Amino acid sequence: MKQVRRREVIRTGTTVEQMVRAIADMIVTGAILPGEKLDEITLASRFEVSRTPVREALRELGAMGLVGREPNRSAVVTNVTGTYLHSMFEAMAELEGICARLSAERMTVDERRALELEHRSSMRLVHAGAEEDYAAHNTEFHTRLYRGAHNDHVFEMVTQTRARLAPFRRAQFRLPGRLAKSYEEHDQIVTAIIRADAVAAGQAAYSHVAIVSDASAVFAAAGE
Amino acid sequence: MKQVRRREVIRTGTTVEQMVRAIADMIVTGAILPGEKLDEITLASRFEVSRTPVREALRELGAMGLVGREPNRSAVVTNVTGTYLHSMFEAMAELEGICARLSAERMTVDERRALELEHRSSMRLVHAGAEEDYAAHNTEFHTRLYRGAHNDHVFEMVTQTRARLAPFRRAQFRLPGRLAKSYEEHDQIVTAIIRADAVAAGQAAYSHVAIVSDASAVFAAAGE
DNA sequence: GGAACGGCATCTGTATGCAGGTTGCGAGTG
DNA sequence: CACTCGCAACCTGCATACAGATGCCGTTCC
Repeated sequence: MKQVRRREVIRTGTTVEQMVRAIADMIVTGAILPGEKLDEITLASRFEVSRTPVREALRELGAMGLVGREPNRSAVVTNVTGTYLHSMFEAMAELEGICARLSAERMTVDERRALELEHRSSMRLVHAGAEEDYAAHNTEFHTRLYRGAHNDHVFEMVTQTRARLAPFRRAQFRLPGRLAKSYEEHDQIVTAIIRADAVAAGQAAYSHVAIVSDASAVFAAAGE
Repeated sequence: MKQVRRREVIRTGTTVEQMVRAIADMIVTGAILPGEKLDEITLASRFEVSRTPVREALRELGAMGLVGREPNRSAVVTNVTGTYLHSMFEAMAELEGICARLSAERMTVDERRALELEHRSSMRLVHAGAEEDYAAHNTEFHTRLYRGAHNDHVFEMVTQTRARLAPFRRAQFRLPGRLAKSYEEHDQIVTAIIRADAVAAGQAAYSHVAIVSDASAVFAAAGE
């Protein structure tokens, strides 16, 4: 019974959580198109599990808003393109602004120092043009902002939103000159936070993400 | 097999959606206390269904953040007290501020008119001291704000946060003079939005919710 | 007497079978 | 030729059975 066709089988392990992430990725990356039906049996055979865990995964995806569900109908991929995607980028900018503003007010001395260190250490990555490494630094940098706000619920929202946007931001640092520009914008945020200038920090963070969103929107619309 | 004890049986009908709502209600009304375990078999017998739909309901509740789930452990009601509760109120104020600000910029003429009408029509409820009706109006008023922002993701976040805070705000309008004060604050928000004054609208909405949060925090700490 | 190990009870995770509903195709009729 | 009605295949929703994991408790050894 393990000798089913090995062609389309997706070997991610068999937990429901992994299936949720795998299907979510397929949706946001466009591997499954909006409006497409997600047949339970087909998914079950693809993941080499029975229908029961597939059903639970689909229900969770429904709660996340990635698929639509109606009684006695197949789950269908919701349309995450266009306006909703745009709304997520805009929301992301707002959330980043909040985090930066609150960080400017609330970060401990140690947190400010750590943020500055993290930031300064990334300069050599810019010069080296190390896109992959800079992306990792970038994640770390923003996570510090989210934590610095000292608000668990905001942290949850911003983390979740960021995760859902991840696939759309993936190739962003490939754009020429983006690394240096990103560093420059980070610098403004850090400076404002060190000065405890909440308004400036919020505005700088908002602009930073808003700019990224434009670039990514273009990228997303262009192809993928 | 239908002759199980008829004592604690909850006769809500058997769809998963109804179970989700029923369990969610029990959690937010305090019928089930935070930290309490939700045993699948017990729930199944209570609702007179098998474990399968119960599992799906629990997974959905987990996605909503109402229950915590770990592998091979019972689902437990999340504890939403203390610092996390405070962070949710603060986040709520921020989100309301965003919605009001964006509403001031983006609401159509019809939306502004409808908001104003809704608001003005509530004055008689204030005079009558009709707490229940005013609460319904209040929900409608805020929902209009959320929609007026014209940002689906923000709408989702604010709606979800509001839902999770609902039980802690329930008795809020019982406080003496709160109705009139609420109306007054709504008035400031509406006026700013009509004038398309984004900054003023945002600040008014933020303050409105922040004040409510204080009152409710006292209430939540006092008893329930 | 206390701590650690092992067995047992219990609960979760998954598979599968069955019933009800929905859809789409085809035959029959106007 | 088109429209309608009916049937059949398929798919979802739920129940039940089974396997694996966890935690508790008693026993045993130090």
